[in-house]
Amino acid sequence: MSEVTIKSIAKALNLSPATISRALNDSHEIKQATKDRVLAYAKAHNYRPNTFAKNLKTGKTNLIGVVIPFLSSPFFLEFIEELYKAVIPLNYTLLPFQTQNREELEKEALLFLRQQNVAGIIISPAHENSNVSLLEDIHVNSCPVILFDRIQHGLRTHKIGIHNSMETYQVTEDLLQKGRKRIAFLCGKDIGNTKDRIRGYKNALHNHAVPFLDKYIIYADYQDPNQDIDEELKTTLSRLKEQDLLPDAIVGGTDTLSIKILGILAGLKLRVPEDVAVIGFTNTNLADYLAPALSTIRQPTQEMARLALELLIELIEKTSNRADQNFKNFLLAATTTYRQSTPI
Amino acid sequence: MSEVTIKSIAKALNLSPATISRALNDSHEIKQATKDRVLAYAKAHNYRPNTFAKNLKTGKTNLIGVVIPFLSSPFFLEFIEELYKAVIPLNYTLLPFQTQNREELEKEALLFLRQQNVAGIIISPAHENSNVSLLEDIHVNSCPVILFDRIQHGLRTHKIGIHNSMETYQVTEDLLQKGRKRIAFLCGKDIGNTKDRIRGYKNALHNHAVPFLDKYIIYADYQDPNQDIDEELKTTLSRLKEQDLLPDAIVGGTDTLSIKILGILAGLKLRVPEDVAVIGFTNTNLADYLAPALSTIRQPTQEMARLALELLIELIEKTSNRADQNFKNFLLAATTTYRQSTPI
DNA sequence: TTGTACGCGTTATCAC
DNA sequence: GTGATAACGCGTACAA
Repeated sequence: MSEVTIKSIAKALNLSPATISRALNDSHEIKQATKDRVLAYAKAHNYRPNTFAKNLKTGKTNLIGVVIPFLSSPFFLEFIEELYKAVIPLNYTLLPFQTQNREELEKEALLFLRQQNVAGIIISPAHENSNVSLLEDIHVNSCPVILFDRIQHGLRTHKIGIHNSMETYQVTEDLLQKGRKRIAFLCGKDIGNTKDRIRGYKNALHNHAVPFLDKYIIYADYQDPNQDIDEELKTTLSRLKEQDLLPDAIVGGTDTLSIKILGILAGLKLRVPEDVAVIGFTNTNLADYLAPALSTIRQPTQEMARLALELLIELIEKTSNRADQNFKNFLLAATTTYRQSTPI
Repeated sequence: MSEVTIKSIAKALNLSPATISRALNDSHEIKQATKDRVLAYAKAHNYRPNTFAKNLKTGKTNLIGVVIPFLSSPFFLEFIEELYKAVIPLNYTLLPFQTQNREELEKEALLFLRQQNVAGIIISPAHENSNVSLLEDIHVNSCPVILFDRIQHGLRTHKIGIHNSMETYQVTEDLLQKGRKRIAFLCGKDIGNTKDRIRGYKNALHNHAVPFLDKYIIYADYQDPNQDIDEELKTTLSRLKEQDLLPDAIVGGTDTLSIKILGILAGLKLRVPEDVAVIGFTNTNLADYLAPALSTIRQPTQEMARLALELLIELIEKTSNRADQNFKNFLLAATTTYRQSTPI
């Protein structure tokens, strides 16, 4: 890579490599004149420090690993974008990885990150108990790890998420108060967050004396590329209609599904919100451009990203033992916005 | 980072470090028995080679830098996702960076990537002549660079894109043949591709003897966060309407705008496609879920990503001089899909 | 088939 | 203030 090194500068300037190194690092024990000479030469000859040598010597990097399930989910994309912004002034560099919700891919990513000697890791794990011991090992022995979003996970560290059950409780209750009684919940396959979200939904029904129907929990495996979710959802809804059980409201439990459902309802000639009200978790900026404009529950990605980074850096700088420390759960508030897809 | 090193293994097994190194690298000059011993010990003690020492020694990495304007644009997101998939079996690792279309950020990213000693770089530059000399320097002296998407750029290397003018010519002609005469073109601020896209649009008008109107090139700076594009576009369209110049068709020149325009037209109570037909460049999977379903021109991201990677790796493995070599332009075919937003 | 010795570029610990 | 020198962990020419 670089041709001009500390050594070559030393030779050229008739100084020792040690002096060059110190000058370049602005050490106080080098006199200004020498510093100037060195810096000038370095700049003129386009000196670029060798990261590998430096890391080899110091054992430190300013890399931050980010491990998420998907980039294609609006929430994670937004989160990453916020991280990118927040990281610049702090002079850290991001190494983002996707797991596709697969523990194996997650493991590879984590091993790679450890090998890159990253300063810290921010992760939304593939599932509740994926790579727990590896993460534990990394967190205790290599570098601090922060959890976000999917915080139902065994690792003992700071966790940043939202109060899922509370959010779904709230929107379900709102729908009930608008007179909707047949509220369905649409969700992906058992991720930790889903459970909590369903719990809030059920509690709201319960507290309003509306019977819970198994059929109204609609699962769709939107990760399986072989599965045609659109068709599947269409069939499910058609069948419910035949049984005279068509929901009059749907709560979307995940980013992807929340967006899709509108198109699917349109395909079934169902009017939103007249026939079916729709609201869903999603962080898409497109909510306003959908027809009808989609009511959404948005996670505070910016806050989450900044907090994650802040906590991580605190742990990075603190050298104390991470095995036994007081870690906290941070549950931030989501923002529910009612648009045309729900009755106002 | 790692505690167990080649040295420590050597000591433990009463062998020399060199033997360990060779055994770990499966050298043919080490007998199987020794290899087995070493590998077994390494595995048992969870040996992890130090990337930095290795890189320092070999001067090589298997990192591939990817530099794009935005992650939040469906096209680039799709492209990156394809790269992620394609890169796994090849045992390379991606380092993605965003430039926000800003040359300065692009420069930082490039400098960082060079410092990381990446094996190669795939880039869609911030603009036509951004960092040309730096890229040239990197390409010639450090590692191969491949251009994609925004291929109107001075760097002499392989370039992968689509035939922009041809694609817009085609859709404009299609609209004309459906009887639309007042076709507007919606675009971001002067990126290379935009020029070509406008050219195709103009040529189609010309060949069909439809006069070109300056007013029908509608610019919107969707990158400027301070600007409310929605309001801006609304005003522009309203004004055209007042002048009795409301377009009867709009061609969207960029991902972001193509999606937004539907919501804006709805806000103006204009019917799509009856009043205004809409078609646009965009790689979003949501086209079908918009109302009406959006007609789109999709770039072949998968093909582009795979080709970019293939060409890059070819250059990486070929050690020949990259200053004077035969580089090619690859213009792949986009896929136009007509949906409800255009008359069929 | 294995060992010795050296160097990659940097920083840190001494000495002067 | 500055200079030797060693060391980080690894790969490899050369020797044995």
